[in-house]
Amino acid sequence: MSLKQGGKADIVDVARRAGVSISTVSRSFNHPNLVNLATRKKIEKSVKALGYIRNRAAQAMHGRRSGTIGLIVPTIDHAIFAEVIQSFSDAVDQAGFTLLIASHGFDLEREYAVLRKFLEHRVDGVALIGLDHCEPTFQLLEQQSVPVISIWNYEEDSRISCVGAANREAGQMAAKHVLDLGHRRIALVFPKTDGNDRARGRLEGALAQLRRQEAEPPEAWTIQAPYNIAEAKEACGALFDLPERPTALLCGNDVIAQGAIYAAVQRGLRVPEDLSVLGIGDFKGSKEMEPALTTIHFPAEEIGGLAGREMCGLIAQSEGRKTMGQMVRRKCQISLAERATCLPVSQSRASDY
Amino acid sequence: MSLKQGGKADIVDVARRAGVSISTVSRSFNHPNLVNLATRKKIEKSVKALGYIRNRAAQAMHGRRSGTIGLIVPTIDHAIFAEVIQSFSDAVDQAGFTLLIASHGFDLEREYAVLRKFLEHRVDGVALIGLDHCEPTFQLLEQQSVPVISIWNYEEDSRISCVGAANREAGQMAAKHVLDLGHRRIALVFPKTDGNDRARGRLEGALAQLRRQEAEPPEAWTIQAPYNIAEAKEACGALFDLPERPTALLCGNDVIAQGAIYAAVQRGLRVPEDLSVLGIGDFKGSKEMEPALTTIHFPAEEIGGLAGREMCGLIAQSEGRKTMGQMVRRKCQISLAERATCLPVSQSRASDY
DNA sequence: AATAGTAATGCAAACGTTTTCATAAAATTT
DNA sequence: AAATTTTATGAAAACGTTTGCATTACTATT
Repeated sequence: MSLKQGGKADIVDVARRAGVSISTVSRSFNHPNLVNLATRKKIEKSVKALGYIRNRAAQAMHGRRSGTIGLIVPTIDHAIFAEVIQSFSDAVDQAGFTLLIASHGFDLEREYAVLRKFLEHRVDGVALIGLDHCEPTFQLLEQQSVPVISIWNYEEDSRISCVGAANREAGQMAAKHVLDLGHRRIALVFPKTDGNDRARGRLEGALAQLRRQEAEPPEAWTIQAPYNIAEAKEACGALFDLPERPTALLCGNDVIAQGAIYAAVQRGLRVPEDLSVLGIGDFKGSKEMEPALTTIHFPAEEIGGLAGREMCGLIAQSEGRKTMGQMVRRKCQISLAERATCLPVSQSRASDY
Repeated sequence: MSLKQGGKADIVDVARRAGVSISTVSRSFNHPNLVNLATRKKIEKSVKALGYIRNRAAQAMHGRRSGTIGLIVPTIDHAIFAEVIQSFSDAVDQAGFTLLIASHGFDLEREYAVLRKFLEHRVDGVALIGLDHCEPTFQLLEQQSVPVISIWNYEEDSRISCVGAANREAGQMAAKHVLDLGHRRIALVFPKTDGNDRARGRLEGALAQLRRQEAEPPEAWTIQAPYNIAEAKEACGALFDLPERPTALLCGNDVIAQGAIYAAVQRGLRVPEDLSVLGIGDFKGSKEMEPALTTIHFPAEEIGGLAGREMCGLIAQSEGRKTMGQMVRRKCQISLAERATCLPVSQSRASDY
């Protein structure tokens, strides 16, 4: 074992041991076809013997790509982001990129700070969640003209490239479904909407639809819940304890819906007989719940994977030329997943009221 | 706006514009106290005007740390890992590090490949999940003498530093609980155990305890389920359809437990009256379920955070000196979270058998 | 056999920083 | 007022690669 101590062998050591110049070693990695097979073998042997590992930091200095992509999410620890992160990661991995991840906890100032940090590392591209970002973030992105993509929300006039679904439509679709089932006493439970265009779009879409059919909920029936089962359960519990109870509950996402159902069960309310519950998102496991959750299906995996691939495309495109690459916008289809937590108001016990 | 086109300003541009040498500029970033306040102001102005962003790749070349930590997980998209990733990320973020993440899909060969990739990026440290890794992985780690930490499983004679809980104990604790409740007809549903020391430890611990009290389950009652609600539900469903049914179900983790409960509900079995179900892990949301899941509590957040801090410590320690840093081992306490899904066998309907 | 290509390699100049050493100017001590 | 210390700066040599250009040794063409 003539492994260098500390594993700090560099290309010079490899070259010396193989009896060739460093240019040849470098070439044998980057353009193997330009170097003689026999030489390549020698180099390979030398690499093995020394335990040499290439230094991408040094490569990156030559204007070459760093081979990294930065992904900034509000939080990693939520079913929905975890799924999207996973598929995004798989996609960029496949293209040979390494993923840098950071979360900002729904704080757009921190998002900016993280972006800066990523740029210091010379990421080849940046992916963000949603289209709500602060002005400095947009400016930095433009100024550095780094390939960027927004995941999860689709807007036809987005300021940056995006891959996602139309959250407004989702809200509307959800509202329409419960309205179609005959419900008029409908409550809304949504996450905070500032700095969160996904939630805001959904809420606005739902509200617009309800208004159109004159079923806008009273103030007390429009409540806010964090993205978190425990608190959602509590918030919904409080709602159920009100003297007047809705016949249907529209939830901003499936986690809230799950919390709502638990809160209902806790109070002896039956879903869907006493209360119809509709989620948005179709998280992993929503289909398996008992009763299975009726929800608006978002193709999370598809969105993440597509975003990853588009990201790589954007990077390839920006290769060499400093011209700001093309803008790309991809809309992924959502759909109603009718399952077991919604019932026509006529069939529900609540119609006795 | 005299921003350089393409945002490609470098330290030389900054120096020129500020009318100082590059050494001074560099110093004003790294040792601000060594440079005159007025000069610093000038530089700062120049930086702003040019939109300059430091290049860490170039810094890293000077033997300085890259400021990155690599985290390799089996998968991002599981409640438990998401939680641990989040808290680990927060911890290292706080210390100024940037996180590289990759998943290997429970394939230890891929884990090795990812590790190599990370080392090419000159991460300052590496974190892995669990203590099961392939030999080349261990060798590479040793040879490169890069600070490394294993998360999630604790073993007093681990080959690398670790922060986690004793999974064997967890299994034992779980088994003991159902045995204490008087159950003897106990079934086991666990994930695949190869390359997964967490699951293996739990299973072995449970089995050992059952054997000790002569309640080892028959072959048909020891089933395997992937870490995935849908399939867990299906696998457990098949178990319930067997002619002989257990009175208690020991699940390898909370997701499987949840799947099991859904499968039970689907068949009209009541939990815990007809069947006691015990999980392991205490995932987010397990407490809120109806009925609330009895499980073995793992302090995921604590483990992730502690691991992150220890990782930073290991890195600080390895600073400069090439001597392999100290090994660190931290054991986090687990505990039984008695909730609503287990009943003494005497009170269960199944005791009619 | 002379010439033109082609294949394989090496030399040296980049790349964007940090840091050591040297130096000049200013502040302090004698 | 000279000598010493301190403070602030710059020049230049690293760091570990890649790559354009030059060189040499073959191979194919006439």
